[in-house]
Amino acid sequence: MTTARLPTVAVDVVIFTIDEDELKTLLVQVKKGPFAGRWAFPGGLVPSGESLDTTARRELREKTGIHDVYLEQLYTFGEPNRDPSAHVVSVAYFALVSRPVRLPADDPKYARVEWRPVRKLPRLAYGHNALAEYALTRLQAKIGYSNIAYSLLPAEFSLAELQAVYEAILGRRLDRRNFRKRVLQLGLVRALSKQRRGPHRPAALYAFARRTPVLTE
Amino acid sequence: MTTARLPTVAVDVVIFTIDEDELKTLLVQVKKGPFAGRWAFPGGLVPSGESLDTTARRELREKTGIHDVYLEQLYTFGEPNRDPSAHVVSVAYFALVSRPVRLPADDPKYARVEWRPVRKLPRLAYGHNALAEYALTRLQAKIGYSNIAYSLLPAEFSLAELQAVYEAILGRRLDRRNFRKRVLQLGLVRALSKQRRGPHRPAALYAFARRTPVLTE
DNA sequence: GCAAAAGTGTTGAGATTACACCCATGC
DNA sequence: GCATGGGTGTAATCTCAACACTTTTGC
Repeated sequence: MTTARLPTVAVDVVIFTIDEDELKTLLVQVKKGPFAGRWAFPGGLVPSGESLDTTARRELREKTGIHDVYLEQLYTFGEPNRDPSAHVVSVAYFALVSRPVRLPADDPKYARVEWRPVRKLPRLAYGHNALAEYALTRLQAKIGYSNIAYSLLPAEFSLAELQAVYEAILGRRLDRRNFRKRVLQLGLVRALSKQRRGPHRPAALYAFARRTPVLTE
Repeated sequence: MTTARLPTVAVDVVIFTIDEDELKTLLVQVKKGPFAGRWAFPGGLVPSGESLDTTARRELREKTGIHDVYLEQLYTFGEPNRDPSAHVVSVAYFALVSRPVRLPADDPKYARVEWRPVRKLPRLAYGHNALAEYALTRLQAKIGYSNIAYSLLPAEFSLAELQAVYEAILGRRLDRRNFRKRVLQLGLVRALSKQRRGPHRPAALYAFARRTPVLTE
């Protein structure tokens, strides 16, 4: 690790999913360098000629195997001391994946890879705790005026499941009647003429009206 | 200009001011390279060891001589083809200055420097038109839920002057009574016991309650 | 006294919140 | 038949937008 004449550019991705009604993020355990043993969000250097979004998607594919996810740029952190070994300018992204995918058994780059509740993170490497806060705040705001929750759910779902996603993200309970009124009135979802059968009264199934990002107000 | 093995990092700053009730931005005319003769927003490379905010403030000081401004990071553009001569990752900022400062007669780096209405920009170098749109959208949203307009006004001002700033940014007229009610009720400004005398009825003067960034809701 | 900008409240519509009971199913 | 989650409407409150006349000054 030598100090370059100019900063290098990296992309770091906060990957969210909902697992057991809890909002979790994917952490990797750093193998080498001054932060060896500490956890962080996955990331990697941006090679010349590759766009930032492409690097982020590649990182995501390598870590989770998933390609079709929601991805949004968050903020760029450029303080020179976050990584003591070099000045790395880190472009942060957040991503939403619909389920906690099976993780590759051994990644050559990281000691371990785990899904961890975003509200109980340890002290992270590279000042990534600030990044986690930033990502959560943005996500909480954005589900309020967009349809991006579609990327956290399968094609068909009950309104109770949709509400559980919102509650996991916001960290508080919502009123069921107001919630249903809202998402239907906004045209966020459309009813399928299907039901899910379970141990209790069957739930009507719904699908998102659009599975591409749309702002709703 | 050689193609580096890794992208370099630059900061570009959209500097806004209000001049003659119009929202303007500072443009520089590029002297060299493939975009010679075209206009762009001022910017510069980030040296190793300097934070992005510091680079942005330095750029601002060099171009306008002003230090005490509002500065906020906007977005990072990383498409490799924006500058055909090298892959430059550009971290965009926007800044607000209270008046169109006198510009240095000759900058070694730029052919000319001018304040231009943000809604009548020419085709800019480095894909900067997208940046202008992005900055304006953010600014319009942000004056709605923060006090950052303080940085576009002197210490004392009339409510009509404050309203003119909001109208210049939003590009539409506002209702005077609703506007006054709003800013007073939010505690955004406080009345001074002073008046400005002019050709007509004197206007009561106000000051911002706080001259540091605060979100109002 | 007249031209020009400053100052001032009320009303209606729409949006948001709070809240409680019946329904359909599996066991 | 009972336990469990699914499904539904209304009333009160708050927020936001629309709107017109009087006041104060310089000339």
